[in-house]
Amino acid sequence: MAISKSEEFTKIENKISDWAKALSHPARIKILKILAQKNVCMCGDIVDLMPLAQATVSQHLKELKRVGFIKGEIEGPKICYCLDYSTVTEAQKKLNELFDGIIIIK
Amino acid sequence: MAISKSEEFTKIENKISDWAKALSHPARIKILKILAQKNVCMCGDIVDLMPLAQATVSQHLKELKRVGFIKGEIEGPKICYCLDYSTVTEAQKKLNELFDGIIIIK
DNA sequence: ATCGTTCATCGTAAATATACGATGAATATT
DNA sequence: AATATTCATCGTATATTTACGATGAACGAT
Repeated sequence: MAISKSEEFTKIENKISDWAKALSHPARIKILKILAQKNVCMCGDIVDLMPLAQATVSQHLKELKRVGFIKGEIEGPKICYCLDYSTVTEAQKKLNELFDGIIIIK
Repeated sequence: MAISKSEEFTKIENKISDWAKALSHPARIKILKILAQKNVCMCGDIVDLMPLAQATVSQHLKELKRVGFIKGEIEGPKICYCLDYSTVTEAQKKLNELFDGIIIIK
């Protein structure tokens, strides 16, 4: 947000911070858990489980899609959202590498 | 940011998203790496390694301190910043629990 | 006491995030 | 073709983030 000097940082620093940004709202954490644990994938079903309006949930889904945590498959007038495990796994791995680099050394 | 309905979500959802928010800027990722890997702790030294003005770095340090990732110990006119390993470790653990819950199930 | 160093905070400008109602686009059904 | 359903996007209001220069507070040294 706002005049960010992202060119001044490394690719991995930008990538990790971008993933973290996608996780930086409790609604998006909750959406990821819903998609993983409930047998649910449609936007409307997610809205029913969330304390937010449909438009707001849609915005959060867009942000999760932007970083690749979820994919949306069109099924007629519906869209079935599902987790993209490869991206989620990659994010976990890189975040752990960051944490390990921070914690182990010294 | 902005009219966030944080009461509507669980404590852990808010906590994880708060940690993620602290990691959601490449400058803060870089600061954490600097504190871990370089023999550096003073704000001025960090500023010298960053492509940002002193005031901006100070703001990022404040955000990292807010969530407990770093502590600041006063040494005369200087302040020695250091990582708070217990908080960083806790964040890593909870983030991994989130990821594992998302990835393993299903 | 004065001066220099170090860092936080103030003030400000511009961009982004959050939230919602309203509307629009796409498709399935009748 | 008309209708209903589903979801995205528009428009809008407000809050937060990011960035910087300027200033202030705190301390050590002279």
